[in-house]
Amino acid sequence: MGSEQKLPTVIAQMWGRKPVSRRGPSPGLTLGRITDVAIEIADAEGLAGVRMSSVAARLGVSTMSLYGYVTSKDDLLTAMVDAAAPDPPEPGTLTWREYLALWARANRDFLSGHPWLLEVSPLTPPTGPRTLRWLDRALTVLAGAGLAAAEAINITSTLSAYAVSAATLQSAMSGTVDEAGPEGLAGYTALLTQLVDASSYPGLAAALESGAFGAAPDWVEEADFTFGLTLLLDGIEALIARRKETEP
Amino acid sequence: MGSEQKLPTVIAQMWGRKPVSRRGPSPGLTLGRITDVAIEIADAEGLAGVRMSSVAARLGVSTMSLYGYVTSKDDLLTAMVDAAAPDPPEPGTLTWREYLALWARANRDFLSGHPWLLEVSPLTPPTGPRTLRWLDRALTVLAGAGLAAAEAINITSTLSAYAVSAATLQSAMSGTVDEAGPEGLAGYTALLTQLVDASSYPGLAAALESGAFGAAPDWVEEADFTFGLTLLLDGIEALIARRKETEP
DNA sequence: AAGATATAGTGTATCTCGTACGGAGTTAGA
DNA sequence: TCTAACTCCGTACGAGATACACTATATCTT
Repeated sequence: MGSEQKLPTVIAQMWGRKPVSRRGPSPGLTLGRITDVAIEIADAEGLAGVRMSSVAARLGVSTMSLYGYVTSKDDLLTAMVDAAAPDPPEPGTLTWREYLALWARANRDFLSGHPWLLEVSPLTPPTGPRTLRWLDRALTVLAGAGLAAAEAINITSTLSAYAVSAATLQSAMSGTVDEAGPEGLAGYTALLTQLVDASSYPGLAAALESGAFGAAPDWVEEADFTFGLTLLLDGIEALIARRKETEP
Repeated sequence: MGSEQKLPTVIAQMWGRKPVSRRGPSPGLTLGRITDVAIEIADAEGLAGVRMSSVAARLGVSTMSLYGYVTSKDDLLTAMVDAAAPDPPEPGTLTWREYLALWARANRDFLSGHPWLLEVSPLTPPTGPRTLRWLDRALTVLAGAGLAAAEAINITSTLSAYAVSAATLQSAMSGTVDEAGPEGLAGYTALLTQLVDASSYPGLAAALESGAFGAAPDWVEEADFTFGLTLLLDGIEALIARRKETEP
């Protein structure tokens, strides 16, 4: 078949497809070690802390030696995203609905645990072994529920978008009080209160007045997440019912 | 009530709240002119083309004079995002469902029209007059349908995430054949075919085999969008029905 | 063994950008 | 007229990514 395309370098590396050569000194590092360290830095200092130099320093090598493992910093980021993804939950004996709920929640949770992921194009199609496993699990479960592959793909990406949206909100609203103040939910509410007048923004003004933007402790956020998720799953359930009807 | 917080500079500027002073020469530029030019550049060359120097050059001023209007490049980006948003569709006599469908589609369309928006934290809460108008319209319509403000907010952010997700997919999949090839849907499919084996990724392998990733002309993408949107709207409809039931 | 050759790691040099700083010209109010 | 507030600009600095050339090393070939 010979349809072997040359894989982009990072991708080959993420999948452990290095053209293992025997000549010369053996590599002192692994892409895995590099991404691990980079992830540690990103978790601790944010994405801005991840510099080729800082990563190299923590590994005890020179900056330039990293370029033996990645072709650019972008490559490193791509590899980090995949490496940061945990294993997806196991379907076990769960129903499709239970599993997808679990999947979406776990998805959001690991995004929340690594907020910098949200800054690295969080919605682009997955290409690494770990992120693809997430996709695979969801597709498998949905196929088992009787949906066509195209439908399953669509649903998965919608759920994933929902998880990203929730994680982003969460991260934006829990804003650490860094600089000039108006970060976080309280600051946001104050901001809107100042800017929004009822004649131009009737809907917003009403929402502000009703306190819907009010302080949201963790459990409320959790309730919000469940609320939207239920909406989505209801829609999916309706679709599955329709499909079952058509061809039982 | 004197609770006047000092607004962050960009935000004040976006809302036209400059402490108009009379001394000195009058400004030769406007934040609006600056963002317009910056948006032109971003549309033409991508976000990377937007440099303080390139923007200034196109305006015929020195790089540093921009700092009289924005306090940093980040500020400029924030202002660009708001300026790039068109007016949201008018509710007119549409039902809530028709309107939200229109809203989501229009949302996705303007993101697709300015792909660089997807690189600038597309899911953070809106702070500009234009993006807030989008939020306002959706809230108004949902309130009219009988939902509580908190519910409406949640729904809006989910719909918005869906639009972002669709735009991102579209932009990733229509990948201009730039560099080393494997961009776009065809490339992505080829990539997966090479990487995915049926034992580790059964769901993906099946989807690939069924051709669900196959070439998707525009109309198919449109159908996909409608498909997922229907899912969401169905969920919302069920919720509204429940609410109506409870307190008619 | 003795090359020959491919590879890993490093130091230095660039290049691109954002932005701090200080100065010069400008206009309205005192 | 003097001065304060302000706009705009030129220059300088510094951060950070990466190209390049070089050295050291380990394996393969003869």
